[in-house]
Order: sequence, then structure tokens, then C-alpha cells
Amino acid sequence: MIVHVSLAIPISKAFSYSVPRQFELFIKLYMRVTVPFRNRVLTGYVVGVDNGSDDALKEILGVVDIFPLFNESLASLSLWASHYYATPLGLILKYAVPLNLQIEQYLLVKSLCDHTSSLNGISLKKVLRSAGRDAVLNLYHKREIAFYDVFTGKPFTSLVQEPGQVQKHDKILYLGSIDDRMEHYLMLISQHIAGGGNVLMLLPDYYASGRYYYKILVEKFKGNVSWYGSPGKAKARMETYFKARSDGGFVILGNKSAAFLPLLNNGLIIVERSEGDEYRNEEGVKFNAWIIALKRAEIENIPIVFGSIAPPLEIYKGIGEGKFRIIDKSVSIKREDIHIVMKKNLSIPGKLPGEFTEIVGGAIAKGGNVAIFTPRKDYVSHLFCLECKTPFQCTICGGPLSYQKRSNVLICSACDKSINYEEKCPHCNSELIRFSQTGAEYLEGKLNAAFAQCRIVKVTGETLEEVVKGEALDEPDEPLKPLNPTIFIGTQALSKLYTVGVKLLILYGWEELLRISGYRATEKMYQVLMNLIDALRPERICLFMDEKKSVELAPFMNVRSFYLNELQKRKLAEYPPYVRLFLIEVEKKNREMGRRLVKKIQDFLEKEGFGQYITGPLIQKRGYRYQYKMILKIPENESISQGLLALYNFSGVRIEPDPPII
DNA sequence: GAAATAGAACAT
DNA sequence: TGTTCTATTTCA
Repeated sequence: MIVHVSLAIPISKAFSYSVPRQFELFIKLYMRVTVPFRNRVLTGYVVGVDNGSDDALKEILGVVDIFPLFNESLASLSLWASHYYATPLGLILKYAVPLNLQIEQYLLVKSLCDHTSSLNGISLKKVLRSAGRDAVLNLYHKREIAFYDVFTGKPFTSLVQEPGQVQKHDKILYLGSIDDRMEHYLMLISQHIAGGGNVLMLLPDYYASGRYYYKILVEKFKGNVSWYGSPGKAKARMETYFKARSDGGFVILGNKSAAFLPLLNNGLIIVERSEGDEYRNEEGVKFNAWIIALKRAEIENIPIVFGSIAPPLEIYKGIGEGKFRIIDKSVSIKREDIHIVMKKNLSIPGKLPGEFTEIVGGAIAKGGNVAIFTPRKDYVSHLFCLECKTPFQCTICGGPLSYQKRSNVLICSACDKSINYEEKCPHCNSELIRFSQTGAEYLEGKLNAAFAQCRIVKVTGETLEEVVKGEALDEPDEPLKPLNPTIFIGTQALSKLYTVGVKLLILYGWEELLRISGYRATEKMYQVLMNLIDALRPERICLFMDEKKSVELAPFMNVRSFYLNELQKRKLAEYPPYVRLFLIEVEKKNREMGRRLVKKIQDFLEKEGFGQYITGPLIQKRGYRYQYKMILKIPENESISQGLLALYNFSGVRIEPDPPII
């Protein structure tokens, strides 16, 4: 017997091994096996089984799983993701099963005959340790033992597709406010769990959205709600895993990895605010959880519901093409309800505009909370030397540096590297440094000085956990006391504060998103504005815009026309969702070497029929290295299949699927 | 991803 | 011609 094994390394092909006779009976597709690779031992997934033998192949060293952890649908989902994201299958499979999976610890042995009775009720982990893996596999194969998990008490068997109730696969966009969405979700969940199904609900983040929804769901569904993938809670995670796998009637909440969680049949998937960037997994395997969830619903033939007040453009495109159904409960804001103040040099440090302190002060005097959105999180995001005119750049990657006053460091926005701020230009040593593009930290300082009597809370992606857990929201269910008005200052993270409620919402430099957010800028602006209003429920809205950068507000005031217009623009410009973008990067110390590899890649892509879609390469010097960047713009109907995966045959090539900014 | 190996650069 | 450091290839 020969098996083809996918390993978690950046190589797109599977490696073949022969199977010693004693393992042959145990081998099934998608089981994990240990194999020799070079001079180490790796765990990989069996992705193919052949009869016959080949003496030239090395032998597998052992069989890890008693059952395959994947069923057909999860396997096809992984295979699809591997192609779609041009990522080797082994890396996807490794991600798709729970991290640090310790199934054996939570499985107990059930004796099925007399001479195994001493093992009855003992954990599989212990039995494996005392009897050895091969002996246990043998007993199981002879049907002398079986397994059940400690949480549900139900037998742990292969994931089989139960015919059961066949559901209608349906893709729905629920366009409406947070209260309407919640009501709709509760109705759907009740229906589904009453029918014995499980519901998977994806939420944009753990600390704020997760907390908010968890609380409401637990109130209604009690112990049948759990988080999958909560940080540091291995046991809870496994409990959710087993419940979802072998039982019905549960609501499983998660963010990214939950999109791959094995779920019993008769499922329903809900994705809340899918436009949130938090669904993008950037570490290791790059993917977007809602895209995976959508494909999964298709493969498993289960309904999926996207709820939002400002959904991603892709979904609105799906409505136009008849792939999505829409439930439209949208509420539009009126232009005349938004007060606009134009100012010069809004993002350059200096005195806050008089109207600004006046308006904030007015709201506070009436005893209401105020939320102030600003697009950047640090003190300032753009430093440059007034003498030699050089902007401050990261020494490692060449990315722009921003300044954090509190810790007096410069942070690279591209690679997160931080260095101490020396108060002089690294180029010419001049001390004439210009700060511009102020952010949340800067405004926080200014507000502290102007409104000493108020509590001022900074809300960014980094502080969100602290804010939600901390004293600012110690009674998340009750709005903050009017006697103690609070000013929340922050980035889009503000739109996660579902419970505070504000009298006044100010967007300070919202139009800057146009320059920050690449080709998605207008879409992003709409989503930021709508989600802030959705979560914070302001009585009044006020925009402070820079005179020179100001934008027309009218196009944002009607959902339908906004999306149709934006889709039209993207189509003309040949941007997503009408094309898919892949960023291909090559980095070499030697300029000529880089050029040669780029040429090889271009020739290969040409041969594969992608030649016409290449832009670039753009050459950038990064420290001592040369970086070559190419953009592949592939029309949506074009299949990429194996084409891009084969780029892993050239080493030193990095592929980034769907880069947000190019 | 990382070890083996081929290649370049430098010294003897 | 040996030594050391770096870039490239290959793994079953």
C-alpha cells in the first residue's frame, strides 16, 4: 500500500510513502500519519491511497488517528481553500483541525468484550500510554473496544454525512440595524435548534462583539451556547468541538478557525458584520472566514445568513446576480441630520478647532456620552525631517513609521517593529522634525486637557479588550450614568461598543480613509460610518472634515444607490469583486538574482496562460535587500486551480491572496 | 520549513 | 587548494 501525504510545509505537492503491512488495515483517507522527512519526523495527512508497492519509497512510521478527523465535505472545503488561496493543502489541513487538538484526553474507552473489560471507562490517553498505539488500533479494528467523549457521552465515530433532513441551501443577506438583526438571529436559532440542528455563528471579534452576543444568547438558550476558539481555554474549546461533532441543539460562536469546525448535519451558519477586517486571518494561512463559511454552506448544502447594516460589496454583487436573497430592513440616515464643519489642516498638530470643543462641551453639559472617531490610532502617523525632507521609515521593511507618545516609540505600520524615538532625523541628525496626521492618542491628550472633569477612554483595536473588561463598561448592560459623561475617542473599534449609547458622534477626519484604505476606500468609509451609527445609536452626528480633502456626503445616504454605484466603479476599474488580486513577492540580497527569479515566475505564468494579468514587477530597496512585487489581476471567472500553487516549486516566492491595499 | 548542497569569496 | 559564509535546492 502506498499513501500520499500532505505535510504542513510550503510545498504544494504531496509526498508518497509505503505502508508497512501491520498498518494497512488502519489507514483511511485524511488520517494523520507520522512520516520520515529528511532527518526528522513530521505529521501529515493522508490525501491519497494506492494499492501496490514501491521499494524506493520510505515507510510511514505510525498512524496517529483512530478516525479521520475530516469528513468528505470538510476535506473538499480544505481542498477548495487550498486552491482559492493558493496555499498548500497541508498548511490548510493543519489549520482546519483545532490547534493543540487533544482528543485522546477527552475520549474514554468502552469495552465491547470480556477481555477488554479492564479498560472500560479509562481515558484513551492513558490506554495509549500503557498499551501502545498499535495495540489500541488493533483492538478497535477487531471491534473489541469503542470510544465515547466525556462531554456528551456519545460514541466517537467517523464523521459521516447523515442523510437526515435535507435542507435548502440558501444565501441570505439580512440588511438591518443591530436590534433587528439580533431579533432575526434569535428567531432563526430557535427554529434550528428545535429541529435538532446546530448553529454556527461567526462574530467579528471575541472581546466586544463576542461578549455582547454571548450574553444575549445565553439568556435565551442557557447552557447550549459556547465559544469556539476562545483564547487560552483548551478544555472549553474541546467541549465545543465534541458537542458540535456529536450532538445537536447548540449555538457555537467563533471568529476565524470556527469556520472549519466539524458541525453535525442540519446546520445553519450566521455571519454577523462580515465586512469586519477581523475575519481576515493574517497569521500563517491567509484566508477570510466568511468566504470559507460561504463555500462551506454551499458544500454542506445548509443555509447561511449574513447580517449587517453595511455588508461587503461582494455580497451586494451576489444579490444583483441572484445568488443571494435580501431581507431589506435598512434604515437610511438623512443628509440634513448630519452637521458638517470644514476646517483647515485638521490632521496637523495644533489647537483643536473652537467649534470642536464647543460641540463636545455642549453634549457633555447635557449629560450625554460622546464618541469621537478618528482614522488613525497613534499620536501622529507621519513624521518627516524639515531639513532634508526625508520621511521617517522603518529600517527593516521601509514601511511608514508612526509615533506613540505614551511609550515614546516609533512603530512600523507594516511590520510592527518598534524603536525608541530619538527626537532627531536618522538621516541628517536635524532636530527639526515635523509631525502631521494626528491620531487617537493625540486627540486623547488634547481632550484630557480641555475636559479634565470627564472620563476619557481611548478605544482602538489594541485597547478594546481592556475597555470592554475594564471599568469603562463595568455594567455593560446599563448605559453609563448621565452624571458621569464619558468621551470615547478611537478608531473603528468604537463600532464594537454596542452598549454605551451616545448623545453625540463626531467623525474627525473620516474623509482621510479615502487615502488610507486603497481601492476599498469608499466602501470602507460607508461601512465605518454606518457601523458607528449602528452600534453607538447617536442622537446627533457631526463631521469635522479637512477643507482640502472634503468629500460629498450625498452618495453615502442611500444604501442601494451607494452599492450599485460602487460596484459599477469597481467593474470599470477592474478591481475586486470583479477580479481577484494576488500579490507575488520575491526578496533577494542580489538585484540580479531577484530579476532572474522574477523572470522565471513570469515565464511560468505566461506558460500557464496568466501572462496578460501580470502588472509589475515593482522593485523596492529594503535595507540591504531588493524586493520585487508583482500583481496578478485575474478575472473572476478564470479558474486559478493548480496554476498558482505550482509557484511553490520556486522557493523564495511569497503569494498574498486578496491584498487589502495595493 | 530546514537541512544538504552547490556556489562565491576570501585566504593561504 | 582549503575555509567559510551565503544562496539554492530538495525532501518521498
